[in-house]
Amino acid sequence: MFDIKAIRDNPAAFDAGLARRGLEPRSADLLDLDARRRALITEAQEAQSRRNAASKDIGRAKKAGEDAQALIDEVAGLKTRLAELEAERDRVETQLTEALAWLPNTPADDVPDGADENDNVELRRWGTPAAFDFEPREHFALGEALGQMDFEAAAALSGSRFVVLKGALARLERALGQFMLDVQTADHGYEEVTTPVLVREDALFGTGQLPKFADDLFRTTDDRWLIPTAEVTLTNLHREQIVEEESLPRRYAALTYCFRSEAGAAGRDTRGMIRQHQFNKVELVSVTTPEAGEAEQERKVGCAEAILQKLGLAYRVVSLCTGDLGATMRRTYDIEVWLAGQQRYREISSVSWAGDYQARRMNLRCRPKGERETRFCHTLNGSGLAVGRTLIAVMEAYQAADGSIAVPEVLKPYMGGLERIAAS
RNA sequence: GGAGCAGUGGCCGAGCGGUUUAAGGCGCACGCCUGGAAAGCGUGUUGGGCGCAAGCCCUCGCGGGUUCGAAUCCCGCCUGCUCCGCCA
Repeated sequence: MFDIKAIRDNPAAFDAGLARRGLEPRSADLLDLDARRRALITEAQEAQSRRNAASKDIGRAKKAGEDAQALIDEVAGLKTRLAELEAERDRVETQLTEALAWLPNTPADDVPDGADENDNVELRRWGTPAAFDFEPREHFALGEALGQMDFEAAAALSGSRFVVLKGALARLERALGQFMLDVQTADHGYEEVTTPVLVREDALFGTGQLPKFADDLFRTTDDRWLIPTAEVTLTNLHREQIVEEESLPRRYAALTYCFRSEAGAAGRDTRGMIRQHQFNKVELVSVTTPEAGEAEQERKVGCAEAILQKLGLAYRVVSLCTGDLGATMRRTYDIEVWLAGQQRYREISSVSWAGDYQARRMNLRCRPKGERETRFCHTLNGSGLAVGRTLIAVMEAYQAADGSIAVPEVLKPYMGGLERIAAS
């Protein structure tokens, strides 16, 4: 959400930001609405002021036993006028806030220009993709051969884009979630949180999934929504609050189910569990002062990378170009893990800096100790990591020629000491 | 699901149609007092918006309504609590 005052101060910069998203300039229209809105407010306030004074005089006159009819008539006239002014103001204000609510965030200056994911810029690589003296298989082939990954059973229960895991593979998924949460809380200072996964519309508006991306979400019959990521619940923890800047940054981690309709992804990644309607993810959210926002993104991407390093999985970090950047974000770093079965890097984490865009939408402010002025916080989020995709990466990287899968060293304590997952 | 009660400032709590520009208390900040502190005294203490400014407007859970005038009366919603029923 944009601040109309900021647009007023620098309309050219605002339009330039839209242009980087491939959008037409909007400042002229918005500022016109803004000017009309303010004129209506000023006039209405003058009428209110007069009405308040007259009403007090009426009270005094009646108490003194005098005739107040002339004043009562005046207030009646003001009331009619006020109703008109307020109706018109509401109309203009609604138009303005609706327009602002749909606009995407301004990309940071260093975000590369580009049309789509092919224009993303690689920042660094870590690790070397494992070499195999046999043809590495994809995770679904491995999982089905092990008898521990069942897409048919899931389809019978729920349809496509679901999976049933069993035995050691189910435990491996659980192990990954526990491991990630332990690292983020113990090593990186995130506070563990469990949240609802069903939320009201307001929460989704706050983080920016609504109104624009309703099609990507599941909605319940009682008008709640399933979260597509715990970014929604963790970031909204402080909605409508003023937090002391001393208490910032606040860092939260949650392991939750995430639900996505994948409406626009028909035909993509249809095999296996790369793209599911339901998956587990450890989400990392930070709330910071405006000054600390950008540096927090660098820190957070490191927190996500740490998981892959401990698991010994090769990855690269890319900066999303303007065409691939999510609407609510100023800058996003994707971490792409090497998938041995696909022989390519695939997204496993997305770490973003939203600036004050989400904070404005949810009215989340902070205040320096002892000062009166408030300002909007910065919010950040990142996966640390997507559990399902990490399971895939582990399976494919740690597979043996016989189809068994070695358990990575750091996960053994979580697997009851199991060394290797073999057919059950 | 049924029945009832309640939401007031950072917190507690009064007010239930007109000097309420929300009493009183606690907490907090500053000042006086003191060798220093406590106590005491005094002052301040929600958050927004409009305006070049002076200043004004809104804000008693949220949104409507009644009235010349609403924290106060009416309706809807949200939240919390109590009892009953059901349930992991």
